[in-house]
Amino acid sequence: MQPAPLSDRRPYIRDSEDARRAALVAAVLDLVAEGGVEAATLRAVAARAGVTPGLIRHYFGDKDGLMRAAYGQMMAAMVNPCLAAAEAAGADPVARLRAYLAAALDPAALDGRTVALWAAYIHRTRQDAALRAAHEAGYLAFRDALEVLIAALPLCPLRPRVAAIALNALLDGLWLEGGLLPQGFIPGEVQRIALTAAARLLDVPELPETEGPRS
Amino acid sequence: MQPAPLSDRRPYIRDSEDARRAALVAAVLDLVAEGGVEAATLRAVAARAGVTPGLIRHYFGDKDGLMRAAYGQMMAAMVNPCLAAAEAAGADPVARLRAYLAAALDPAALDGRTVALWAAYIHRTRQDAALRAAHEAGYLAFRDALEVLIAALPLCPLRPRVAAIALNALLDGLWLEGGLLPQGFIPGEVQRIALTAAARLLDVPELPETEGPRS
DNA sequence: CCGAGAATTATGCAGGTGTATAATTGAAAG
DNA sequence: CTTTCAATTATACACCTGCATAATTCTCGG
Repeated sequence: MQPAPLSDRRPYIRDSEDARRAALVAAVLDLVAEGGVEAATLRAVAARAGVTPGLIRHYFGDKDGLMRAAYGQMMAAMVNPCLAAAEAAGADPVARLRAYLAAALDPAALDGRTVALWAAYIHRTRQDAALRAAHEAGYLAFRDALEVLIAALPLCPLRPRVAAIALNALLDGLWLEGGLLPQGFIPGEVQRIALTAAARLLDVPELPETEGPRS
Repeated sequence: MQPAPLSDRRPYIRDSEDARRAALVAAVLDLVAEGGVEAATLRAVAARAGVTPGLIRHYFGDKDGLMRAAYGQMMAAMVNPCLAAAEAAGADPVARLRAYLAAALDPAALDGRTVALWAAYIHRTRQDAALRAAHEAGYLAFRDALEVLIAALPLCPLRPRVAAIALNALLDGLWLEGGLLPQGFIPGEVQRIALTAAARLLDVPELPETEGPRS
């Protein structure tokens, strides 16, 4: 009889496929945000998800599969809250637009990690057709929603498409700057600037008004 | 006497330090634009520069040294043309601002390679102190120049700092969208949108006017 | 023509990467 | 309590990475 090495193999508990996929995707996004794509090695991802690298192959086939899944989740996490905020703001077009803008520049979404995460994927977006499709879909969904909100305004000095492109660009830029130079702005300043600028762009002076007393 | 292997060593010609450094930096930027930071390995960079990897160590010490040098050159290439364009536009404040905006969104600077190159560095910018300093310097130089141009306008409905931040964000966003979704715009549309939006933001209706006949 | 020194190349190394495949184990079903 | 099969781990491999050091070769001054 062999000495029975008592199995120094790591013990484990089984989990549902969904939970494992979610844990692995979350690990990827964490690592990419912290250390760029180069930090998201299969071994590092597996370790952070509390798993061994073989599981990644089991669930995603290959590293590209994992990265694609992670990208999809990232885009959804960036776009959906804005759509939901507008929906929750009621029927008044101005209030809806205000909620959308505020959600897009929400301080929680405005940290450098998110920007870094997004930037880390840009290159892959340009080469991998599946990623590019996901990117354009999420992107245009955001811009089209903006265009709908703008078209609902009582009067609009610019063609809705032009206004949507410009306002979307403004949001992107502010999101970038706010995330990359957090100490360059006082809290809430980015949102305030967005509303002020949008008010001038669209000729809607009441846009920046909040319910609180004005300072 | 040994068989004298006739030296299968690669022949080479000496070159100036400046030329070698420039060639290596250019190789880095090319590779990063094409394949992200992960593509800029020492061996790949050396090969593209027509040199062997040892030279990189010789001139830059370390890979980080090389990456820093490349980043500095990239920032300069992005910011300087705009400053020069404004300078070349004469004394009229509106003309100067118009030239600055047009240069920032020049079709040549608006290709996806540049955007990818810039994005690829974002993560490093957040961790490497030297890179972050270079980033902030270039970035604020751009924005401060914009603020000066805006302050020189006859009237300004927004505080110059706010206007500069907003307009800078607009430029960043348009540059991004134009570079990333080139087929989403007709040629020149991005520049036109920038001028139109800036005109509304700053209340300078004559900004979009060009010297040609209006369509 | 020739020596000297720096510019350049070649080689080796320790470690990390993605992937494939085989071995094991957990837990549900009988 | 077994049996069974998928979920999970372990191991091996070929390749690539950045770095260090030693060996060459180009070029310039005498």
